[in-house]
Amino acid sequence: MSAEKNKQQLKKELSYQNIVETATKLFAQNGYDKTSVDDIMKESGYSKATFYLHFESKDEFFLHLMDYRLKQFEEEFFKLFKPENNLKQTILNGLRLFFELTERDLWAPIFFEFWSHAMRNDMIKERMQDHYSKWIRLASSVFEQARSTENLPNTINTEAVASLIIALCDGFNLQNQINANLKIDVG
Amino acid sequence: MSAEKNKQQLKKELSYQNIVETATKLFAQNGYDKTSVDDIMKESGYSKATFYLHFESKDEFFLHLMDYRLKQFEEEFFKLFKPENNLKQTILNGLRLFFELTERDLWAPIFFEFWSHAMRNDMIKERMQDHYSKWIRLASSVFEQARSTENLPNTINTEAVASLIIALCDGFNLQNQINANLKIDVG
Amino acid sequence: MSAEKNKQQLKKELSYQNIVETATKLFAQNGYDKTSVDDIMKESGYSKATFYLHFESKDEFFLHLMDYRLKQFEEEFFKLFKPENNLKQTILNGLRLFFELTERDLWAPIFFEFWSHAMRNDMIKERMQDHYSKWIRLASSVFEQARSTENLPNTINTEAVASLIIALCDGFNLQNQINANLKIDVG
Amino acid sequence: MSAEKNKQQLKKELSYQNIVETATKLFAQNGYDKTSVDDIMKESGYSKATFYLHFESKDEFFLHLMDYRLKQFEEEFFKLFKPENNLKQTILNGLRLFFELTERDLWAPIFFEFWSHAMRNDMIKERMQDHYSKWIRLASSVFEQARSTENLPNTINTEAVASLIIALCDGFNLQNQINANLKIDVG
DNA sequence: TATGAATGAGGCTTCATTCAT
DNA sequence: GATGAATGAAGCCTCATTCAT
Repeated sequence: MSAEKNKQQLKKELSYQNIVETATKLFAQNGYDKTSVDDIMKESGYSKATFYLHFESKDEFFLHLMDYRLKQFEEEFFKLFKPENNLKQTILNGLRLFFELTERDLWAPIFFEFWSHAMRNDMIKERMQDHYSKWIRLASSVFEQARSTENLPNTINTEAVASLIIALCDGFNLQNQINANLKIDVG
Repeated sequence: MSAEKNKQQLKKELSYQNIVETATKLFAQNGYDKTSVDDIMKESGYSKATFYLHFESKDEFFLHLMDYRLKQFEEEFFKLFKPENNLKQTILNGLRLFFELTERDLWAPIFFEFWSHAMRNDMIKERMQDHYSKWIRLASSVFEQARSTENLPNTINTEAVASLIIALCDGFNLQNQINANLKIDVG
Repeated sequence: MSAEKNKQQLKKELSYQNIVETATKLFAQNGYDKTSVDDIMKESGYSKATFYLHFESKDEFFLHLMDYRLKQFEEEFFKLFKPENNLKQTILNGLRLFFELTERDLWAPIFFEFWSHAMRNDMIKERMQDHYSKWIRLASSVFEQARSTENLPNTINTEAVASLIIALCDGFNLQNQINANLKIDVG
Repeated sequence: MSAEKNKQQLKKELSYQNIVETATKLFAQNGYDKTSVDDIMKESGYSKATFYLHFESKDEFFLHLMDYRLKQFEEEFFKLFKPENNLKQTILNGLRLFFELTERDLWAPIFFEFWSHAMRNDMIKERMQDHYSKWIRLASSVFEQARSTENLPNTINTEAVASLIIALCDGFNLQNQINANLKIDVG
């Protein structure tokens, strides 16, 4: 009985995973609007109706996907990120890790797809604000901790600096999209 | 006869202008895919068919619009940009001007709309590459000129620095879209 | 074993009852076409597939439901209907009872739903013809019996009169659906 | 120029008429829910999109159709209805005319389709209330005028009587739908 | 030049029904 | 007996585009 249930459950989870992965890929490649539910389901090998077994609508799905991907990215980062005693080293670690993760799969295009929607949809905007708050808080805390071990001037607004570093990363990724030759040499 | 022709031409240019302005606004507000030709033409006050008098297709129109806007932005910038003897001052001037122009109208969202398409369409990607080349060349040249007057180390890759400064600006604008409180204090 | 079977049978009858009651309510509220099998089963608390354990299809189910409801209505009526020696009193009794039953539950809307389908489906039309035949026969027989006790002219077509009285009731119920203030003062 | 405009206008009116006529027929035959926009447009010989040139949605169209048909019915009735000095004659005239119009086209089924929706949609309910108010007012006024010429008891509630006569007509039409042999011999 | 009418193709969503468990 | 997963078919609606005037 429990095994049976497990089997059905597994089957559903499988289709779920499949849909999410496929959609991520297609959204990254063609954008949200140019990717139809039909496209997603044909590529996943399930019927269109199966999509609506899992999600209420295409829009609701996008929100879901965002949460899923953003959280996944954060988790992977936090799992691997190792702060060091040396501030510079910590920053370099962080940047290196960030760009590594970014290059995996099609993270950058899907991420800018999130951005694009955040500008026009308040619910999505909130999600992005939360996401950025987390990064800024992290970077900020690194600087704060470094205040005691390194000679950081007290006047430095750590949040502003964190924000700018993140801006730099995003802007770099943006340019990277149209100029793949661009290479950053972290360290 | 020539006067007549002139009149017609003027009229056509007027409707052209009108369409482009309206479309820019709507694309900025709702994005390319969520803005229909119908929307644009209803808002401009012309009939839908008039659109196809001016442009071959919606896609071709987007290319037009991009060229038009990008060129306009560049022209406004170059018209007002005043390099100074002092490098720092020149940079600050440039940044201040850039952010001023950026805040006008709905430049940032329409600009990221261009980005979004550049990632997926080679023709548009080329336009964006050209655009960025120009900015990088400009910034780069500023640094080169400064080499003689300021003590810039010869090892500095001026193109890389230019690229990073631009990345910073774009990244900042990106964050600004979801966090309007963000304020940069140039200078 | 027999007890077990009985238990199962009872269970099945229970779910059957439940489905029919729920469906009646939903059909009355929203109409047949606007009520999905899903709606019915969610509201009854059973799974969608259970529906097909009991019925072959939604259409076949509607037939079931009609028979069930029509018979139930007739039974309730005939159980309570008491013909009297006095014709007028008998008629008033009948009308009063009819309107009482009609006001219960959501009889009127579900009944007109039957009508709606009877106009377009021959099988359902037959059911309705049978139903009406019964009523007309009943009313007719009342008049016939009254011929001896009251001074009914022999020329009266009792079936036609019966038919018209029933028409009056239906028409009244119809108006009642959109004008709840309408009140008949039987007697 | 005016002629040209007229031609276009005529063309549009033609397609409009065509759609409305076809839809009336199909709604009468198969009911609103079982008639798709596709069905209507295939039968009218226009493309599906043309439907949305004229109407905002299928629902809005139904409202429109109702208004159109109800008004048409009323107009035809009032055009032909001739009140007489003799009350009985006037009533017979009215009934005869009513049943004549009712038998034309597929008035009865489409009319009960309106009813069916009126029970579940407030906007449609209002339309039907208005419609009935008109008939009751008409019949009522006939009785009022008859008070002076005929010996109508002052205690008669003319509105109630009007309402019941109309109920009778509707109920008769209802039965007529499933029993075409039913014939009323007015007069 | 300008436009209103018309459309084919496609997008999102729902639903009655089947089937493996 | 009961159910969750899955689906083919169909429904409503939108949109970029064409064409006759």
